[in-house]
Amino acid sequence: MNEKHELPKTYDPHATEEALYKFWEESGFFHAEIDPDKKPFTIVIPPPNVTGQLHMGHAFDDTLQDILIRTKRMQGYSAMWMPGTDHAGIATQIKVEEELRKKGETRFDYGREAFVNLCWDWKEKYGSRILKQLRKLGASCDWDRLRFTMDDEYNEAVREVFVKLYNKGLIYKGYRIVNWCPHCNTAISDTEVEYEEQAGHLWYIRYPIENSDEYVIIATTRPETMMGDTGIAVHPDDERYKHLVGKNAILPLMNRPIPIFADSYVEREFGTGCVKVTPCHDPNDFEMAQRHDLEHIFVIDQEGKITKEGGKYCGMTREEARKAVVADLEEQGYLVKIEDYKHNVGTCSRCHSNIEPMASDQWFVKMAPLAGPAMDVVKSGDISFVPDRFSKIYMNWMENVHDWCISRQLWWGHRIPAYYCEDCGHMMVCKDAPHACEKCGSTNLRQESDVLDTWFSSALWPFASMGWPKKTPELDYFYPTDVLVTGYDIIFFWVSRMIFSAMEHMHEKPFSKVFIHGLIRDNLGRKMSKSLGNGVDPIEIIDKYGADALRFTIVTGIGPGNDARFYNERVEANRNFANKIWNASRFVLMNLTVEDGNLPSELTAEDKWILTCYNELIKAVTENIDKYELGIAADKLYSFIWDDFCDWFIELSKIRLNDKENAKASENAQRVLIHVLSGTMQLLHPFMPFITESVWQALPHEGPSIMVSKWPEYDASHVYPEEARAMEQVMEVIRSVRNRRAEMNVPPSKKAELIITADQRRVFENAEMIFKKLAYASQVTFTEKAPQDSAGMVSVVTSAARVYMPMSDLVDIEKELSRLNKEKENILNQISRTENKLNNEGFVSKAPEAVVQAERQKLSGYREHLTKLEESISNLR
RNA sequence: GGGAGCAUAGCUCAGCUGGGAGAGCACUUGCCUUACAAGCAAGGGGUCACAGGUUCGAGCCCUGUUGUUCCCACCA
Repeated sequence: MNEKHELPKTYDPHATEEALYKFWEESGFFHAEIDPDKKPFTIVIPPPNVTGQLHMGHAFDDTLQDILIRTKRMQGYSAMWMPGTDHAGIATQIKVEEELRKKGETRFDYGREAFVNLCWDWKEKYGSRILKQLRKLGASCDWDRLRFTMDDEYNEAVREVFVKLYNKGLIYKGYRIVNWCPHCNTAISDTEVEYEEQAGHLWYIRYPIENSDEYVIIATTRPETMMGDTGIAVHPDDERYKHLVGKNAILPLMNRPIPIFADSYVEREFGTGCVKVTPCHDPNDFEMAQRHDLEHIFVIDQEGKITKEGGKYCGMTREEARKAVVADLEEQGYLVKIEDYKHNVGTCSRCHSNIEPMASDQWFVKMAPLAGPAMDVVKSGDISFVPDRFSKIYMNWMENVHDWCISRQLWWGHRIPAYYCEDCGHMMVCKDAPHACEKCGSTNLRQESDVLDTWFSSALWPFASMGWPKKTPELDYFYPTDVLVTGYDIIFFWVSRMIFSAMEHMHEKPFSKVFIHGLIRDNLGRKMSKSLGNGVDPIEIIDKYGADALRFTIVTGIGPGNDARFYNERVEANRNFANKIWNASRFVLMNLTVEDGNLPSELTAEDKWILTCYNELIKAVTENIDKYELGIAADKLYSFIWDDFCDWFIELSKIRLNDKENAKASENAQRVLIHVLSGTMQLLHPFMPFITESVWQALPHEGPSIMVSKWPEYDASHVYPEEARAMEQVMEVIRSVRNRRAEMNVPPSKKAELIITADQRRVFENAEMIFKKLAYASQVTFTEKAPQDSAGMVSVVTSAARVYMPMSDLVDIEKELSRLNKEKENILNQISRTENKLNNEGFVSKAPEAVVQAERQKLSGYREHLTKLEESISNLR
């Protein structure tokens, strides 16, 4: 601590951040114990993909969580932030498969078991990368409790839930149209489909009527599916086609008869009012096929290629087949016309291939019975969203929710615990693999090959991560969790599923608050994405500016739930803020002779002023954080530290610190400096954990670390409204003097005498030294009345005082007069505005007393100001 | 087709339960005033999209309009 006087002039985050984190972690400060004497406060992290890297979205999300958890920890809660990673089925499997592809191999070269082992290897190799990155950010996770969604215990929870839901009839296996991704080669759920508008065509195709010269024309966007057509639908009331219902049409190219039937699903106005029906490759057609018992013909396979049912087109991709079919239709005279047509096409949220709707056997969660309780718990306010508008979005989705397709044709993930008897075909669903078929006794069993949707397991995260289905002390103490923090894009994927899962299995909400934030975009407002290459790597930002600067940037200047653009300039500004703090503390340390920051009994006007501001800050910041207004809290800290503490209080304190005659005064000033700076560092700590710890450690302190220090409390005994107001008046005079000098381009080095006339003379007399230091006064004189010869003086008028500066060489009386008159005009305007208000009976009778009172005070202030101005003007003449 | 958000200084955005608009960057002027030039001091710049309404009082609440972004939705 002896070398503190040689602290570098600029703050260098790299010199400290890593060591501080290590110190925290090794000291066990991140770990939350089950402590009956404390109240728990719990957050579970949205588990990042195990093979992922930290991106801005994580940095945003996790910074918010860390701010909340650090605050609560300091407020005396047993604050537990559960960390973990998600196995991320498709994402991880794709990465491992990509590795194999580089070697010219596929997962089939390895077989299921060996491939899954490769995934585990991958997880071991890269799984800790993102956790290290979280540490760089300063995340105070309880690492002792790290979980993974494919831990043994977690797997058990997943199987438990599956079997339970199956036995209740809430999970079923069914033959349905699902969203099939031909690239990822698996079914995906509705939430994983992203619709995008694509420019396509409407092809009008002539379908001849069997044994007739008649024909119908259908319009389709997907001619390549027509080989799978097994019917034509018209509206039952459509007079144009009524006579054709019951007859057959001949499917062009395939020369196969298909029935024409009536179904009210058909919109008469669209296209020709005739719809070709392809049951296997369109959800609506599938429904109609059910109703009318149509044949199912698969013409597109799992990789998006035409099957042998597609005749000569067999083996072509969807795109190739479309061209070929259209060409043939045209050649054979079936193509009537082509129209340009824009429509929404579903794409895979992971790989952005066009989704192929496909009928297949899949597993589903029946949603209707689960949605009810999940809506009730939000409707009742038991769970609330911040900001509130997201609860509408949630409710809207939940009201219209469809059954959830949970089976995935992957190898990496939780394998569905269903077992088929190879001999009798019987299916058993049970937590542990059965030895024999319960029906025929055969031991020739085969487990379902599909795995579960990743979100099926992460839906259990709040309780499965705490050991459920076992009754653990953790569940007992930390569950339900307090707040879930995530982006609005994850509400459907995860938040909604956690809510209904918890209601079903725990009979209790998973969390009380859902704190929703927006997305971080690039500086042009675009979403950060790999394909655009516009992503900003938070680790690079941390390396360049420090984690504190990044965190502060992320949390300020962002409206609740709104997206935000990321600018390096903003990080730079906050890096400068860190530097400001660094230098302020350097200043305090340079002058340090006392050993503690206990407030002295003797306080000066400026002490009382800063203590008043400081206590109001404590109150405001605490309340803002409580209400999740983190950006507002951060703004207040910023302006208190920079504007109040640095620009004013430190400058003011120099008077006493430099007073060689009065050691006591210097010590008192130091104590106030330490007290306020140290407490401010505590308030700022959740936002900027590293630099606040550095500063706090360097100052006199008690306890091992700021992060486990006690959160400052509002101290009414150190709030001095009167004295604070008096100080503001002094400051107003100083600002006005500086203003006048600046207008006249007087450099600070040129001192001038100040002659001050004020009603509250004592306030200003006490501030003599302050005027000398901050208003560049060579000498300060107090008078009852304006000086006789003030004509050649520069005058400055505030509501509380008149100040004269004898700087006759600089004064142009005419200019001075016109300036004062302009000021007078301003004041007169203010006065009449305020008077009007106060003369308005409605205002006086209906506005709150405090507001009226404030207005009255304003008016008397203006009037005093006016009197002084008028005196100055008459003195000039 | 349904729903939501946004429109405030040159740029990017704050503005909590209605009580005469703020920040960062940019700009102008003057300062190396021994904590900090990543700084200090002073300053310029806004019909808070538009039109109504409620209210003593509206950037904030209500209605409508325009522009814009996003989400949801099975018209081939």
